[in-house]
Amino acid sequence: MEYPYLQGLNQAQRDAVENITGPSLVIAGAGSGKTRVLTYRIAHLLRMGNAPSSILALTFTNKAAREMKERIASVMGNDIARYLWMGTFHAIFAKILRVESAAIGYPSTFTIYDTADSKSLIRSIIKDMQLSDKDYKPGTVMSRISAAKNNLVTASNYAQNQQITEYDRSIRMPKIADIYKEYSRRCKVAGAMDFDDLLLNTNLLLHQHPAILQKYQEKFRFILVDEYQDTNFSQYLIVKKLADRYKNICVVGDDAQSIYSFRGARIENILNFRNDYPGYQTFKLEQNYRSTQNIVNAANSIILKNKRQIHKEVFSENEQGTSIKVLQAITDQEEGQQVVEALNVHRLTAHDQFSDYAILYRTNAQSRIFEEQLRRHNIPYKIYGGLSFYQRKEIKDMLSYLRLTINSADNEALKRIINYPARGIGETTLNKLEQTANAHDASIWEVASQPERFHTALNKGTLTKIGGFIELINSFKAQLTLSSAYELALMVARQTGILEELYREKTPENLSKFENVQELLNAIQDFSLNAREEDMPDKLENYLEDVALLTDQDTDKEEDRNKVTLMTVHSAKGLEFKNVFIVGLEEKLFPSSFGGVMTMESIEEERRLFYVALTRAMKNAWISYARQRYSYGQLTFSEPSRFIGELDERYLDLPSNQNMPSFLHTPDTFSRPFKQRNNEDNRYSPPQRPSSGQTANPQLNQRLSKLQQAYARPAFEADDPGLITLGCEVEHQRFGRGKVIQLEGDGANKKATVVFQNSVQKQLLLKFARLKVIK
DNA sequence: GTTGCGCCTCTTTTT
DNA sequence: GAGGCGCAAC
Repeated sequence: MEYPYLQGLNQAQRDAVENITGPSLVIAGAGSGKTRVLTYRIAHLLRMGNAPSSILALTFTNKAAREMKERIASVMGNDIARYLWMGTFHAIFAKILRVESAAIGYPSTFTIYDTADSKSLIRSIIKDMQLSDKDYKPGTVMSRISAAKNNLVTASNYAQNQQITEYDRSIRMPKIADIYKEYSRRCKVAGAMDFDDLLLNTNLLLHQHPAILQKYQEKFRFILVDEYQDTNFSQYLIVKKLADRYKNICVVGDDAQSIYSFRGARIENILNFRNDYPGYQTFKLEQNYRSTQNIVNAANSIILKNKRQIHKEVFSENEQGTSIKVLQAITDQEEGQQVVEALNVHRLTAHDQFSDYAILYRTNAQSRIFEEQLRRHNIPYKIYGGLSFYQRKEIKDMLSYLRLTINSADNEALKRIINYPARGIGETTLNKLEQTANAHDASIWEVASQPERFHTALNKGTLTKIGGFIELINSFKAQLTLSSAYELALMVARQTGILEELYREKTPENLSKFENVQELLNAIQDFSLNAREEDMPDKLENYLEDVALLTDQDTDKEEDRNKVTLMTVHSAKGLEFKNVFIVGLEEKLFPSSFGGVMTMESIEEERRLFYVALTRAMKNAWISYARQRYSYGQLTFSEPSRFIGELDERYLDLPSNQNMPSFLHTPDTFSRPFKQRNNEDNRYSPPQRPSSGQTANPQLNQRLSKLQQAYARPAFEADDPGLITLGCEVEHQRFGRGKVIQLEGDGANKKATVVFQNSVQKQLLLKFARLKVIK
């Protein structure tokens, strides 16, 4: 039978979509339609009568999961797509762990510690063990523990493992084993898991409880894994266990794009697939539909230098295209100028949109210079990476209140907020509480809420202050089942005084924090409204379930359209742009020499990274480098990257003065006075004095009034459920216009299925649906 | 207990 | 160059 979605696929893609049973290895070259294949394969599975809940599809980013889900929803309808188990490894297994938490001794409301929480916990353990954080750098300790977890080495195994402990001795950190043990203990007491625990504990769960393993083996008859080359050992083993019963496993990946070994990814997983799953089928997607022949050929010419890879011939039948333009600059500043000027000139002649351009760099620190230049040319840009929304202090503070309300054992959350906003509970008090807690294997909350039971030596005044804090949190807890996530979050923002604190002193910093808190509240409101519409639980507990796993890239905002994109090569993976600038092609920067020595493995990974960068481009690519660069705020000299030399010259457009005269190698400190760097723009606004009303700063006033408008924004007035009839056209606040194609249930449970113009299909609970009848 | 200043360390990438 | 941390003063 011929299905419409199979048309327009080439033979290899089609084979990969249609052969749904048994182990399949899909080697998908860059731009070869990988996502299409995955999407249609899932659609095909559904068409063959498989239940959506029997399909497990694992991705690396939330964004990839969401996009795929949306595409499946538009082929199969949302009421089917919503039951797919599709998400990141972390999100999916967090969900399963919440259901099965009792088996491994965790509450179902366990907290997920993000990197900052983990680091701060490790820091305090190092301190408590009376070790110096000069010898034991929290970051290093954390990555040792993380690496151990990703290789399924538990805290107790760690100390037993000679190879590991010997290595720790050699880097003069023999106590890491003890830190790891204490870290695990405290996480457990706090009812918290870090990112790696989500995978480690899933492994332990499946290993120690055969009945549970069997349950999920039976449930997930079809397993698909995207970006398989980036799985670490822990993820690999989960997949292997789950697939063991039916062996309907399809992994998709490209060994040439494996770029995450620093967080434990094992390229072997894809290279060894054939040994793990005998009788497997291979599908090679080799036609690149994204890029010009020139770009594909250039990319091929460089990846050829890598020894370890699966043979494939990526080709393009698109136009020949233009050569890759190489820009060379003397200074990093000049590199920024050249790139932005080239971008500007190209855009004016090609009439492309700003959003058709991306500037990709190796490290986030490189973004600054390009930002400056883009601002100077009035070119709109958006920048990814850096401090994410969820890592900002004000957001973490708000979330900590919410976390503590759900899981009061969450010590890291408590420590953040017990004295924010200031309520006179200082470090000394907190230390006493924490020490008592650790001595009794209790959480800080337990000690703080029953100080007499733990014989804390605190004076009366302090106890009153602590009591006030406990009461505040308890008042939130009392609302947990009564209020929605949004109502409760709003209550927290107001009653803790966070909003007031930020609003009182109208400095630009505070205003921006205020706006961020507001944005968080809006996001929680969105969550609550959507949940109610779709007849899902809208409580705080549900909101917090996966908020720790969200990143910035999960929010794409209206105002971010038509802007030049600035991001690291890593975060550009999976994206494509008409025109791409790859900057900072210098030895020690790209390839990066982090950690000193460049091993063959690390160079190959950097080369793959460069390959990823180049294959993001559809039409045009530029690469640039500078001979001098400020790093650490110090002038350093650099050689052009070996990767430029490795590219086949036929595909390059090299600058005419290829060999720079040697006099340019001397530092020219006069041409760029140091101070100039700071004074280049006058964005700085002086801090405002506290005042009750408007401030003297027009920019601030503008933002303030915008905020006030947002506050005054009337709620979308939804029509009475009775007015919504079969076939009528409706408008939804978020999804736009659509048509009611089905009605079911009655009274308070009446639901409408609506197909929206953007082909999203939703089933909405009319009682809460934000729908207006158009006709 | 709070605030502010100055010194210090870093800079790879992400769930 | 920038943020985090510790120390010293209020």
